[in-house]
Amino acid sequence: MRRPSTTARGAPAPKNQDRDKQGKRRSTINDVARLAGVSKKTVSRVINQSPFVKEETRQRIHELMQELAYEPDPQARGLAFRRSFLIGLIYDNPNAQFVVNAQQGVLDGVRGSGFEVVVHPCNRNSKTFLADVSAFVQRQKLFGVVILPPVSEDNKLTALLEERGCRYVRIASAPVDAPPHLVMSNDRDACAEAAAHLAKLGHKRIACIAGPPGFRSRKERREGFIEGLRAHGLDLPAGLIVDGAYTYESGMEAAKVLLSRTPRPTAIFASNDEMAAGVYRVAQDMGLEIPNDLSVVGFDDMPVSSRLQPPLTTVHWPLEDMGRAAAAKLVRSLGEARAEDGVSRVPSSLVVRSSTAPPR
Amino acid sequence: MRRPSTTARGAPAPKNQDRDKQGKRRSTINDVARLAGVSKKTVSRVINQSPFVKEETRQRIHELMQELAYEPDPQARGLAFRRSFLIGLIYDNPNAQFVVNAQQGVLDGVRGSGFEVVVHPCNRNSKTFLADVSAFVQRQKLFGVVILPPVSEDNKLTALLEERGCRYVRIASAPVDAPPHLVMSNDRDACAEAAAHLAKLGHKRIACIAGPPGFRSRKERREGFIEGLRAHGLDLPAGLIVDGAYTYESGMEAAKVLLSRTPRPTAIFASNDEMAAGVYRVAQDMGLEIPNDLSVVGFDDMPVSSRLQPPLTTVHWPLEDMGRAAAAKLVRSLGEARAEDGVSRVPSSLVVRSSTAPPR
DNA sequence: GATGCCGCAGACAACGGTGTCAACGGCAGG
DNA sequence: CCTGCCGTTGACACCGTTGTCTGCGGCATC
Repeated sequence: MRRPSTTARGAPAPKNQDRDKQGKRRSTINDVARLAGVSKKTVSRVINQSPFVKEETRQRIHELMQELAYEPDPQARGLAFRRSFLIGLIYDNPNAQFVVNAQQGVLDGVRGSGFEVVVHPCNRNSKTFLADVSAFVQRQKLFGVVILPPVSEDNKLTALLEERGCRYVRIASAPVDAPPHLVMSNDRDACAEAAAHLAKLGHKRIACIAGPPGFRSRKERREGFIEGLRAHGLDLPAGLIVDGAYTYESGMEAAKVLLSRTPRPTAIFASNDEMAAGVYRVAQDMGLEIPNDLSVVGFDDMPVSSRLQPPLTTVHWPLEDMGRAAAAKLVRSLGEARAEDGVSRVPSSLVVRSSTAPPR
Repeated sequence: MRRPSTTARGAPAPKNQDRDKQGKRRSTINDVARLAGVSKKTVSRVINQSPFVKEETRQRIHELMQELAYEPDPQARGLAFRRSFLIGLIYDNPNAQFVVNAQQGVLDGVRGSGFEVVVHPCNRNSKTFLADVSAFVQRQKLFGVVILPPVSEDNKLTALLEERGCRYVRIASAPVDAPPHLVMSNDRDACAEAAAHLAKLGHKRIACIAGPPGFRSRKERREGFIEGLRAHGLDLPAGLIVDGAYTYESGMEAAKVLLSRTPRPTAIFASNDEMAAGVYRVAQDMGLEIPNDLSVVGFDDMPVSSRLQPPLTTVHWPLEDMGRAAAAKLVRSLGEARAEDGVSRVPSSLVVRSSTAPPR
C-alpha cells in the first residue's frame, strides 16, 4: 500500500500549521499548566477527571481551559493511550437508506463525546475481507467498531476483533452467540405482529417473500411471520413462500411467482420494503388493486414505503435508534477493556398504513 | 463538551493493548531500524520516500518492513507532522442516496492512500454551524475536507477553512468563486441537453420545476434548461415554471399547479428525480399516461429513476465520480500546503429511458 | 596535500499528551 | 517529637514518529 509522503519528489514539507492566518496558536497543555501555575500532569488529571485533584485546583484549571479554548489533541492523547478516539462503522450493504440511517444514529450516539466516526464499507465475500478489516482496525488503533448486518453476523470477524483487543458492538435482528456486545431489534415478534394483522383482517391465503440465505434476518422474519400465522390457526403452504434477495427486482420476480398461484393469495408479506415495492409494481401490471385485490406488508419503514401508492403497511425497523444505542455502548465502555456487555433491545413495531384491508 | 476519560470514577485504565492475545506486538520503526542496522531516521526517510537514501539501503529496509508487516502509526506520524491523516466529509443534505454515492466515491478515492474518511453531517442553518465545523477540523487537525453541496456553496465556510490552513475540495454544480479547489459537474449543459431532447421530440409547451433558492444547482439547472429551450426557438412562460424543494412532496405540489394550466404542458422537466417521482404520482392520479400524455425528465439518475414506471429519462449526475475526483485531489496535495488548484470537470449526460415521447 | 562539496546517515530534540513513582505538607497516633 | 498516612502534586520517562543539524567518507578542485 502506498503511504502518505510529504517529501516525495524532494518537495519541501509545508510549513508548520499550528498557527492560523491570524497568528493565533492552538494552546497546549503546557500553556494551561504554565498559566495555572501547576504541572502539566495536573492538567492532564483534570482532563481525565481524575479524583485526585483538589476541587479548588480543578476549578481554576477548568476556567483557564475554557478561557484559552483549550482542547486536548486527540492524536497526542491517543499516542500515549495506545489507542485512538475513532469509532469505525463497518458495513457491507448496498442499500443507501440503510447505511445512512445507521450512520446517522451512530453519529448521534457519539455526539459530544469527543469521538469521531470513520466509515469502512467492506465486502464480506472478498478473500481479503478479514485481513482488510483487521488492518484497518489495527492501523488506526480504533477505540471500537459498530458492525452493521449482515457483516455483524460473521463470527470470524468478531473473534478477530476480540483477539486484536478491539471493542465492538454488533447490530443485529436477533440474539447472536456470545459474547454479547449487541444491539438488536426483535424482528421475530414484529413479523408475528404483521402476520396477526393480516389474519385479523380475515386473510386466509397469505404469501411470504423471504430474505436471502446468508442473512440472519431472513430466518427471523420468516419464522416470526410463520409463528404469527400459526398463532391464528393459519399455515404457510410451501407454494406460498419464495426467496427474495432484498432487492426491488427480486421482489418483482417473487411476486410474479406468487400471484400466479391458484387460488391467488390475498396478501403478501415481503421481508423488506424494496421487495414490497417490487410487489406493487407487479400487482399494478396485473391490474390488481392494492389493498382491495391484494394486501401488502413490508419491513423496514424506509422513506419509499410512505410514498408507494397506497402507502405501505410495514414494520418500522429502528436502525437509527440501534446505531445510537450501539455507539452509546461503546462510549460508555471508556474505562473498560471491552465494550459494555449485555444485549440492548430496541423495539420494532407495525406501522399500519393503507396497503392492507380485508380480502374481497 | 465532555471528553473521553479513562479514569472516570477512579476505574483503572485498561492494560496496554499493543500486544494481542497471541502476545504478538505490533512492530515499530525502532524494530525495523535495529534489524536493518540503521537509525530510525533512515527508516523514516524510506517511509517518506526521501530521495536521500541509497537505493541499496532503501531496498533492504523495504524488504524488512514487508517481512515485519510494519505499518507506521498514523497517530505518531500525525503528531510529528502536526496534522492527521484523516479526511473529513462534510455534508448537509437529507437525501440518503446522495450522501452514500458521494461517500462511496470519496472512500474509493482515498483507497490505498493511508487516509481514512471521517463523516461529519452538519446543519448550515444552525447558529453554531461555522463554529462546529471549525472545532471539528481543528481538533482532528484534519488533512483536508471534501464538502458536498449545498454546504460547498458557503463561502464563509471555505474562508474559515482557508484561515485554519485546512485543505478543502468542493463538489458543486458549477464554477464557484476563487479559490478553485473544485470538482464540478456541468449541470447547465446537461439541462440544455434535456431541453433539446424534449424540443426535438416536438414538444412546444414545456414546463419546469426548479430547485429551491439557496442551492446553486437551482440556478444552473433552471438556466441551462431555459437556454436549451431558447436554442430551439422555444421559451418558458412564467406560468410554466414553479419552484420545488427537491422533495417528493414538493414535486407533487408543483405538478398539480403545472398540470392545471390550460393548455396543459406536454412535458415537464423536474430538477431532480425525487420531484420527478412526485410528478409521476400526480400524473397518474389525474389519469395521464406517461409518456404519451406527458413526457417527464428528471435529474440525478438515482436508483429510483429506473424503477419508476415507465423508467425515467433523466440526467446522470456523477456524484460518485465527483467524490472520487475530490478525494484524489486531496490525496495528491500531500506535499503542498493547499489542495490542488484547478477545476476538475466530470461530465453529466442525459440518459434517455421511456418517460419521454413525442406529444400526442 | 589541504579544501570544499556532495551524498548519505545518525544524534537529539521535538510533537502534546499520559504512566510511574517519588515527594510534599499537614494531621492523627504513639 | 517522631512516625505514618492521606490527599495532592510534580519530575521524568515514554508513546512512535519527524525536523534539524551535524558528521563522515570519498571525490574533484586548487
